[in-house]
Amino acid sequence: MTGKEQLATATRLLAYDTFDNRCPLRPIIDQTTSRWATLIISALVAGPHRFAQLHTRVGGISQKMLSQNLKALARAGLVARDVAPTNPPQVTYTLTELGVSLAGPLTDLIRWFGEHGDELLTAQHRYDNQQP
Amino acid sequence: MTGKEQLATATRLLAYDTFDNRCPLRPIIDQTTSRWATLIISALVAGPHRFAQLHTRVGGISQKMLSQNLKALARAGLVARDVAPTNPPQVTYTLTELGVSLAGPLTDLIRWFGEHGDELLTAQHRYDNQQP
DNA sequence: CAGCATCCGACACGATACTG
DNA sequence: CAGTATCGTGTCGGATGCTG
Repeated sequence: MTGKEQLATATRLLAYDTFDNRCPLRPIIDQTTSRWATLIISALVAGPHRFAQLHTRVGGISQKMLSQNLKALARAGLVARDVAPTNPPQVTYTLTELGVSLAGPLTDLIRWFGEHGDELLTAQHRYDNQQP
Repeated sequence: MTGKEQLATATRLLAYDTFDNRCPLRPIIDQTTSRWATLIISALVAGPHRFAQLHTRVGGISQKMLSQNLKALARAGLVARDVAPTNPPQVTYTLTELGVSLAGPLTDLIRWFGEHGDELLTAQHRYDNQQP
């Protein structure tokens, strides 16, 4: 075992410290919890989607952001991109097993926002009126 | 009951549709699940913190971002800002009841990333080597 | 249909300096 | 100690137009 490998093993045993700014997971977390990625993953929980389906389902997203986020999610191994060799080509996006396992905690979080939306909005309103 | 109020009630009964781009919760969700806010909330789960404590705890955050995020979290009613009238003044940040209830799903999500960090990183590595 | 390329404005963010 | 003010850069993200 080389010194490099030993270091890698030791680091892995320490698990990941998200509070450390050198944590390699941070870019992935940022991307995956970003505005659009959360919605895309939530949408895919219902089943496989085509590009256009996602575009209409996720309200307000641009093609650019959709394609960009799908690429990032595929890179992280959360979404599978399947191309059917038809004409015109049909591309289907599906959650991988890893993606499905992420969808659990993620939809729980989104559900929380739905359940406490009123409290959040009234709190904001109160705050804004309190400080003119 | 006016027509406006009826509409408001109906809308509320439908709950919030996060997929609708007019969903008023979106800005709050974006802010709260943002890079720094997630870490700040996670840090505050351990108990009240002073400004400087948070600054050292959340690695890599600048004073500006910390103050900005704390203000947004206070606005959403997730964090309480308490000032002790001493000299120099001591400011303490604490999760509100609402904040604590959010911390549950949120830390679950972060924990998921910690547990599946290896899979995410190897998936990225594979993806990058596959497409030169 | 499923995108990529390009331009461009708007913030997000960090670094630095300053205040009560 | 706990911020605010200012500046500069980088990236986010939308609009538009084009491809196979």
